[in-house]
Amino acid sequence: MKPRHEHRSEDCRAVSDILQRVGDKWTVLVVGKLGDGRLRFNELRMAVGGISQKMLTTTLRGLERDGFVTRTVYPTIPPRVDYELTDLGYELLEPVNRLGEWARKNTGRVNAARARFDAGVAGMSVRAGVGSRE
Amino acid sequence: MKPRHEHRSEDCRAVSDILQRVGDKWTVLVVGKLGDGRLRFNELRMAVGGISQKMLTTTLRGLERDGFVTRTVYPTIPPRVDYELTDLGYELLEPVNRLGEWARKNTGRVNAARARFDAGVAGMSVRAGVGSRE
DNA sequence: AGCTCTAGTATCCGAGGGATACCTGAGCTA
DNA sequence: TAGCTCAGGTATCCCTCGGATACTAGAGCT
Repeated sequence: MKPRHEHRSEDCRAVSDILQRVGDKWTVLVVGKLGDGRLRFNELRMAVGGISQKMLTTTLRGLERDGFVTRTVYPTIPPRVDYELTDLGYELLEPVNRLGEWARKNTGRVNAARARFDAGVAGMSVRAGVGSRE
Repeated sequence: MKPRHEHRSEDCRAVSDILQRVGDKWTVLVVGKLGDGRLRFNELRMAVGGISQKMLTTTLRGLERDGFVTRTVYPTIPPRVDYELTDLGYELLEPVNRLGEWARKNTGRVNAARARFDAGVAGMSVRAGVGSRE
């Protein structure tokens, strides 16, 4: 049962670091949308849906900083800015999509577990009597 | 402009949902540690390092709720509580570890991109002249 | 003159993350 | 017998960060 792979702390930190970048509320959505091709700021905003300008800007700046997207400014009036995934961005998209597949397959199980837990199973796995937590 | 893979919004939401669960500051670290086998509360606390009791409790409750870990209480004095990944937890571990491998391989590239960005390359990718933002 | 269009920045507010202090209850210690 | 320790929490406070709203620039159109 036990997947034998190294678990040095630094690795976990790296993973955690990346996942904090990737795992916030909007990044995945944004990267996902950009996975279909370059988009302008407001196109992206519409595509993602429900994201505020500020958060989209913040998210995109972060992704740009980390080398996941390129930002191309056309200094026209009104301005036009295109965002597109870099190679690094596309490479990231792959493991992320894998996690995505997992998520799609297992949301049911997770939701079931949640329902079970919320129904009051919490703390039932006590070893020797004293079944209640209060 | 057509998606190479399906990108229905609901899917992205599901992915985002899971990633918000998995992608917060501590969850990956905790799941990663538990991937090596069951641990007691404070063992886990030490193993992860830098996490407060409250956050570890919160994180573990969330994971328990979603069916990723089991919580086993031995009502001794002082109390003893073991945490262990469920099957679902181990299954989650796999795509997460894949992302982890990606992270390990590419932190260098990400850091390089960050350094480049922080050195002031931001906004350099303007298309037609007007190279500075200022 | 003033409205529009785009991609932002500036500002404010409430929620949530994190540190700290406190609790239980048996056993060891002084 | 007073009090410290252990383990796993909960209760509390504070401060950061996410998110909504309002404002900006600058050319063109009416």
